[in-house]
Amino acid sequence: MRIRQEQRERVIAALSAHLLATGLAQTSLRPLAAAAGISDRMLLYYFRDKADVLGTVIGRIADGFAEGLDAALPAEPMPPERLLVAASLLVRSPAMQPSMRLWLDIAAAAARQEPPFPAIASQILDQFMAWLEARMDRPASAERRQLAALLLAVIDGLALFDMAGGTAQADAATAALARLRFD
Amino acid sequence: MRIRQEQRERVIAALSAHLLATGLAQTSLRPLAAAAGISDRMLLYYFRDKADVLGTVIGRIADGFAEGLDAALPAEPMPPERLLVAASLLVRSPAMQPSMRLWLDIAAAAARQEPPFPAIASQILDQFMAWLEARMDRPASAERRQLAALLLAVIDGLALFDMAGGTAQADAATAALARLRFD
DNA sequence: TAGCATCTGTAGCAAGTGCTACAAGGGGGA
DNA sequence: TCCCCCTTGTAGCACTTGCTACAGATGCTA
Repeated sequence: MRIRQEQRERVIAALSAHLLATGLAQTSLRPLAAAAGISDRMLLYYFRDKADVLGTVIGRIADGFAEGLDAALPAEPMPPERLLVAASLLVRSPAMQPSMRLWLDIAAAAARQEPPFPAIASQILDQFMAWLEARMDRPASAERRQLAALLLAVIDGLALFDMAGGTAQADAATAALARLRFD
Repeated sequence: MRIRQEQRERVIAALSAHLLATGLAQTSLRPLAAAAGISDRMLLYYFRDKADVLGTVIGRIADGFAEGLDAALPAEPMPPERLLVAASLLVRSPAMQPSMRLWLDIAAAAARQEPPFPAIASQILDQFMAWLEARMDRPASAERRQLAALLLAVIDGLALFDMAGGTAQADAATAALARLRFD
């Protein structure tokens, strides 16, 4: 039983890196197993089925993503205008590209109700919202939640541009952020 | 030669409806052919290959989408704040949900460089940008382009929320739009 | 050392994938 | 009437998909 758990952990780590690098496109069992350095037979020994593999690995990635966000920007309250600029810069940075691309894939999979993605998607949305709210110089309130949601919409829109080949649009939108005010 | 063209048109119409209803998830040839009421053999008689099928059909959908947008909101110049509210309302309306869901799928497919989606995605982005710019009470300029890009980012972010199960976030963000100013 | 549970490789299944070879129907022109 | 070519169905190929049966290896316990 111990070997099994250790191998499982190793596989999760290897597959996290692999999914971040390649996205959710080619996730058949055999390539996944190859990326983890084992046979597909063993992959289904460590995990119940394919959904279990993806759910576990992506859940782990989401946790790491949240930690990465926390570490990247100090949890100091700031006005929403500044927070939006800082978050956009962060999210569009090359280091974050793989995560955001995976997030887009997950959102698309959630949209088509494909288990286990709807649950994962709303978990990620909640984490992101909490991260934004914790950095806004407003008291906890419906108003703050609404502002956080709007900021997140902008951020996700920018990410979508970058992913879908609209780098020019993403740059343009980023430039327009300077003109933005909340009152 | 005439029958072939007529059938091709009929198939395009049928598949447009089918893709809008079901998204890009299950697009193997046999289900597509069944949705069009023909055999997979004939589908590949009317079209060169699978990419040709999807490219043609989605191109047609994109044209219809652009026309739908034009018809839904008169081309009158208005301040960006008002345009954003109007466009969000429009894009989140039930009638537009299938189109926006398909757009998310296309963006995700473009992100993984899967032909023919990158080309289609940037075509749709351009159409959307032009639609926004034409309705903004600013002279054609870099500033107007940047504002349009920002508006589009918000709109796409809202759509992503709705698709990914974040209806609550989408509602919250929509509420926050009232607080938004550009200067 | 024997017995047993845990682990892992080989091989394969049934279903589905994109695509194609082949031949037969059918309608128009000579 | 014959021929030709556009159109269509049948059948199938080679491959990938998720998953499993089976048997053998391995190591821990008694």
